[in-house]
Amino acid sequence: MPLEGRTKQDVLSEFRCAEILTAARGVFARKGFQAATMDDIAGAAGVGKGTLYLYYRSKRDIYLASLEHGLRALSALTAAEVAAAARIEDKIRAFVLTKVRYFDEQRDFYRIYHAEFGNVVAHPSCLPDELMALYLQQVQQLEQAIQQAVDRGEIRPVQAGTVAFAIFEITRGIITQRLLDRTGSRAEDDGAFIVDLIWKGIGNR
Amino acid sequence: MPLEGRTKQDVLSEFRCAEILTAARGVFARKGFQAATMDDIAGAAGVGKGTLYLYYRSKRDIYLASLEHGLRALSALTAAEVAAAARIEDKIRAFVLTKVRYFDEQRDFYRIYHAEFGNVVAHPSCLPDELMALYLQQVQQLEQAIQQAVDRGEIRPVQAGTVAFAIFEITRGIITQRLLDRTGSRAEDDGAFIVDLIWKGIGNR
DNA sequence: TATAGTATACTGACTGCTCGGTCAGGTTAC
DNA sequence: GTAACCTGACCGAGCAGTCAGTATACTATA
Repeated sequence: MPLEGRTKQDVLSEFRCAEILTAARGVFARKGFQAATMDDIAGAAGVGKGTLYLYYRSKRDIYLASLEHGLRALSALTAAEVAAAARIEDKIRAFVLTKVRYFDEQRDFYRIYHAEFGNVVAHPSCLPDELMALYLQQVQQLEQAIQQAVDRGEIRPVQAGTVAFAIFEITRGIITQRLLDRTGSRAEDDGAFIVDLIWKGIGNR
Repeated sequence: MPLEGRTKQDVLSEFRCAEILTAARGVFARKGFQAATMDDIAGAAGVGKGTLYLYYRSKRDIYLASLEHGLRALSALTAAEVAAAARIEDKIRAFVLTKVRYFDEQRDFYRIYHAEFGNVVAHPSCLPDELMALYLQQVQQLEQAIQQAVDRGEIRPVQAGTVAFAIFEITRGIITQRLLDRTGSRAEDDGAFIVDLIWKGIGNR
């Protein structure tokens, strides 16, 4: 049956794609985009170098695919958690904790994510607009929530953008510290610290 | 007179070194370490490629030299300003404002600094211990000052390390935003925002 | 002051190597 | 038998670093 045969191939193909992507993520995390070679990735994936080009057009393609994969998952997760929280304080807590927890699980991805977006300023690295938008969306959602809270008088009249940015940055700092740290504090504690700090800074009382 | 001749050469040599370093800083800032080529640097400095190797041993050498140059200046300036402030609130303000102002002036350096140290986690880039220590020293000094303030009861009993790190990170965030931003807010205002936020979070009242 | 001699500074064509991407040919599954 | 899948030797571009040769500055001597 042609349809069934087609599907079988598709499944196999998707499996290979994912296999390569996982291997690539590890290599990119360890070495960075430049230093990672296609031979490295092929070796890690357990396939020949030529095979990579059956599934992806270029090294950059694989890199972007692994970046996008993680970013979409993170973005969707964060958006859902934030939306589910009612009060602004809980939204902030959800934002911070979701991110801290996600990166706790996805350390390879964090290294790629951080290397790429930590450097947006440094050398604006011609990312597809779509990815860049996905990245910026994270702060924007938070900003909107904060602005809303200001409008409703739930918190002091702060610059929503700046506060959102500050939360975003401290969160990254905490995650970075967790990756470096061997003591292994709990994600909840680190998250609580930020929320506490920010809340004292912007809360109404 | 041999001594006079020697000195003359030294001066000339130092001048060339500085000339190359300035050119290299611009190129590294624009393209990043990997993408910058020795031909680029030679072109920017207005000398032949071979000349670069009369003053520096390798591309990496030039890169490290430009990094160290800026980092030493920043570190010395910050340490002096923080030491000059008496109360912890003023120390924090000095820390933040000195950095914001410094990077406002040294945007090329910021791009190199940020690309390198923003990624310490990403791929621990075999920097000389000396440079790494100089970088970490910045947070440590602040941490000590905060710990002291806690011990004296000037502020709430917070985790000095975590707070220092948070201040460090938000400061970087603000600087990043300033570089991206076209509206040109005043360094003082951006600095005041952070200090205000942090102070509400850790202050005694 | 002119000239020859020498040391120092500089240059850019060249070399060797790395690595992204290709493709002719092999392998596997049915 | 054949179609889909896979491979890795190979190609060519790009670039760090070299070095034989040139230019410049300085010194010694007449």
